[in-house]
Amino acid sequence: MEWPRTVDDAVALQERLRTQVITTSAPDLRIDTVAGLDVGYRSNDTVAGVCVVFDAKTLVVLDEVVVEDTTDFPYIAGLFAFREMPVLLRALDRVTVAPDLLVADGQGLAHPRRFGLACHLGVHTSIPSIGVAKNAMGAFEQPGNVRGSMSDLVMDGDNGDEVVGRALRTQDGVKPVFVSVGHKIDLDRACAEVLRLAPRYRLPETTRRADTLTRQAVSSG
DNA sequence: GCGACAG
DNA sequence: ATCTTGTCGC
Repeated sequence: MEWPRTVDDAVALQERLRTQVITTSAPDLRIDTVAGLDVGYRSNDTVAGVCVVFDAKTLVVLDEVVVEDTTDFPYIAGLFAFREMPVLLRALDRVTVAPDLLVADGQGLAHPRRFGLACHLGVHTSIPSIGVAKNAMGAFEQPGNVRGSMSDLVMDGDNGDEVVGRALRTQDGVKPVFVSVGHKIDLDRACAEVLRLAPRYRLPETTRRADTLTRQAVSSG
């Protein structure tokens, strides 16, 4: 289908694609490489998209791509993907190492229509994906204070409360991050991967590196 | 009408 | 997202 340009079309596309999300991991799912994706803004419509691929085990950077672009879709909570997807896909296309998992800077299923940026990326590429957000979209109780503690992230759904993700403490005493499934992976595995990607800081290395490259791109020529 | 609201 | 230095604390 065509890339939507209106709010109504964007919402309709999410409603249609949400049925394709897979929330389980393939029995043979192996994650050796992980990509971090992020977008930075130079102005309201000039953006830089980044895709960084890490070795999942050693956290060594295997490849990095930065692309600049323009965007016409405004920022609207819930329609975030329509603003950032185009650049991110361009960056992802140019990476030379195939990622086994995509880590998006935002929500996956923890979304009003259960189809956030991470779901868009996963369904579009068929690559397992997860969303790691700095802020929650949903309610949660404070997880335990030690690294690895987690609690359910819930949102109001058709049949009452739905567990849409998890508040995960990646370091002792820091604010939790909000993990939700994007596509082709289960929530437990998603959280385990985030912990593996965040051995030292609150945010996963994928997010940190992508963010650094992103603002480096928008601030310098 | 008022507050919420990923980046 | 972005505006942005030093500073308090482990």
